Amino acid sequence: MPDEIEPYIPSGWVGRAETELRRAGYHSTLPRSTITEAIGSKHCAITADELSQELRRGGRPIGNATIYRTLELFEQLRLLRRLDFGDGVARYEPMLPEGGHHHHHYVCSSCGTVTAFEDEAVEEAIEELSERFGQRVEEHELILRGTCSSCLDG
Amino acid sequence: MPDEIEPYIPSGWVGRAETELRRAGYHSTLPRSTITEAIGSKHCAITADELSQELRRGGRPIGNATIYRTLELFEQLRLLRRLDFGDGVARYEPMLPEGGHHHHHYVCSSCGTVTAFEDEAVEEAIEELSERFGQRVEEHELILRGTCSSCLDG
DNA sequence: GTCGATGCAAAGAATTTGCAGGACC
DNA sequence: GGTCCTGCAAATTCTTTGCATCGAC
Repeated sequence: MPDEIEPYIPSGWVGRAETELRRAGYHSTLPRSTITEAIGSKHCAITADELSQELRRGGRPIGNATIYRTLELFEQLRLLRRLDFGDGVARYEPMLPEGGHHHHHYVCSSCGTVTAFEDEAVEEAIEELSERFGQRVEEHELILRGTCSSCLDG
Repeated sequence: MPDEIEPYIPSGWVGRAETELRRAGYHSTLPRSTITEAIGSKHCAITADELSQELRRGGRPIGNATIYRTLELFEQLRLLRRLDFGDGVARYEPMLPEGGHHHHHYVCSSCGTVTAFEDEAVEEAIEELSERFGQRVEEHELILRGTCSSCLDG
């Protein structure tokens, strides 16, 4: 059985985001730091709306436009990875530096719950394929779908 | 190098769709047949909008609501697979019966072009993972991303 | 002080839904 | 003929944009 992971806590990610932001010539502002912290404390891919609500609950609401703009900026800076599981909402999760551990997602077709996992064998196969591949491959994502255990039991 | 495929022409898919539709107790109507034919003659994943335009060009326009409803119905009947490459539009492609050949997609991060490919080694690795996996896995999708050759040259 | 960043509200795009009329079995 | 299906148009949902104001450097 593959390693079902309590997805990595990207220790250092928050700091790296701050640094990278400045290095790229952008301002380090309160909204951006707030968003960075909120994402850094999360364990799974988060949507713009979840982020917005969490910030509001935490007493530091941030305009939606800013949230979307920040998420997009961070994606461009390769600090966040954007994921789309086909339910019409974009999700974002911290991106680890080149060579860092990679994980993928299992999505329950019934309840929509997303679980992260990692698996060496598949990772190697994809890595190898990427080298054989005729065009330049920079990233890959794998999604497994099925009915999760709790939906089967329930 | 993996088999970059001129994605399968699902011969028989159109007929199967018709049959399956009836078997499941739905009416076989003109709009549904028209859509089925249009999809069956396509070689790659198609969006609702592309489908709509193609039908209009072909002189048999169909209301958007019907297109969306049909695509959703066909997905439920497992005649179509819905794909989402993260650009905010859903794509659909014919789904082959259980055990049929499987393919995946390479998406150019620059121009958005989608190429289909298949690869035995990766397929086996994923298949094997699915069995080891702690929860029931019914489907999987792999997306490779990178800058395609023409974007690199251009 | 300048220029980039924020937030509101309005615009946009993709998809869904309500409903009256039309098509299939 | 009854019921399912269609198509229009309006509604929803997620995301982007315009613009006046505010904050970081």
